[in-house]
Amino acid sequence: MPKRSYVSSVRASATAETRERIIAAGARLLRKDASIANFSLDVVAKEAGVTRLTVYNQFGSRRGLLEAVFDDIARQGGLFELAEAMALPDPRAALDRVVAIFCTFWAHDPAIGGLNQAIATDPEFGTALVARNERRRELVTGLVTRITESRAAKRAVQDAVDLIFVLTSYPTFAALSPRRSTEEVCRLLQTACHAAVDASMPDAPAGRKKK
Amino acid sequence: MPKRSYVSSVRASATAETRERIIAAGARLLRKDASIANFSLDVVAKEAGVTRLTVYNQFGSRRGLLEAVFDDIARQGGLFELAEAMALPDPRAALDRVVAIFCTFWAHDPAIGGLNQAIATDPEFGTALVARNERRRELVTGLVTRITESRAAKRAVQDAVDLIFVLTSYPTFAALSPRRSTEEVCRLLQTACHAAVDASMPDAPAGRKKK
DNA sequence: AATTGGATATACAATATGTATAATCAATAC
DNA sequence: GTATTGATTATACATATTGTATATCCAATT
Repeated sequence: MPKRSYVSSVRASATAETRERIIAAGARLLRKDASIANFSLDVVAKEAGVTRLTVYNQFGSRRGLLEAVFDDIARQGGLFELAEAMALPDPRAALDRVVAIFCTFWAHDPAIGGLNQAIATDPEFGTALVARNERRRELVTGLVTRITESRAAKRAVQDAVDLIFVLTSYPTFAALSPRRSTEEVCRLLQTACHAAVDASMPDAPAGRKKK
Repeated sequence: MPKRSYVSSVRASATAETRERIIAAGARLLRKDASIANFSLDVVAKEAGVTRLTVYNQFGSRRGLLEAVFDDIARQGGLFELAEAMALPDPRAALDRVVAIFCTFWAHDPAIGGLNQAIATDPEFGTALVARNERRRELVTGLVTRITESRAAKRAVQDAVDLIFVLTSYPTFAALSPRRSTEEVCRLLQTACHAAVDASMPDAPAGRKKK
């Protein structure tokens, strides 16, 4: 416990800048070969122009750095638009919008691919990502419930929700992404999500025409 | 170069048994927590009752062991049934059959989950798995082509193929698997694949009723 | 001028993959 | 029976990585 302590000013901004430089270096490294294989704190530190010890000083551990990188990427990914999408009166239009938002999100920074792989080496980081994905599932559950109202069985709703959850996941986007623009992937997934919803309703499954 | 060499008999079967014991130990370890995180050659060797050096003797490297484990699991996974499924005269029935075969395959050994994660730490092992997955894509391409004949645009066929490829992948199965029996996942995916095919055909998209 | 706090330098521990060399020991050949 | 072969083991070493500990440097602040 220090006798006299002092705060902010030049000191705080300097450390904040260091922190951002490390996060940027980590993201750059993940973007480089889209793999977590060569992601070591040593390389990240050199890339950021600091010592490995500084990385531990700022993030505590490898996992801490990965989470910081993810949060930084997520903050710029446009997910804040989800709120207004969910506020749309037409739940089907809202679903289309949500699909589009996530397509944009997965596409906006290639480093996301490397982060998704990190689940393998660090199970606890994996659970952190799973928790964030569960929010998406809640959104989808709400929308499907609104679309089907009470015309579908619980089990059918669950099926539709899980299918749409899979269709809007990163692995699915990554599988469809090569050889397609983000917009093309988006349209493809929107159509597939419509089919998933229609399949859960016993009546009039051919209700919607494209465009 | 040995002056006099000799082959087989007790020697060959003994080494073969050692090899199988190591593979079984590796699979058991992957099955244990369904993660590649704690998969080290040291632990595998102890589990198999041999030295770590023996593992290197038999498989050359960590990757070699992983590939051997995968091949061993694949050999018992029922994929040989794909041949007769593809020989079915009705391509839609064949597609249903292929979906069912892969559902059974992904479900038959939990160690597959750990192996899929290994892509992250070892990119070259990843390319080996990708190559094996591409065979599945070829099967699907053939079936969708037969189903749509020439009534669908190339692009629409490509969309259906890629969607079905995703729907029959391990990540999709793993996402739907908790809280569902293998048969339930299978039916769900078959329905989704039907929708993907129907969406690629401009005419009469409501041709099939379930059962 | 003294102190604070972030960054650095240096060292150490633990775990992992991979390589090298000699030794063990049962199975086989002469 | 004796020598040889080949898989396995024992031991050692090199390298990379995560994580911890301690003392030091230096600019910013009191």
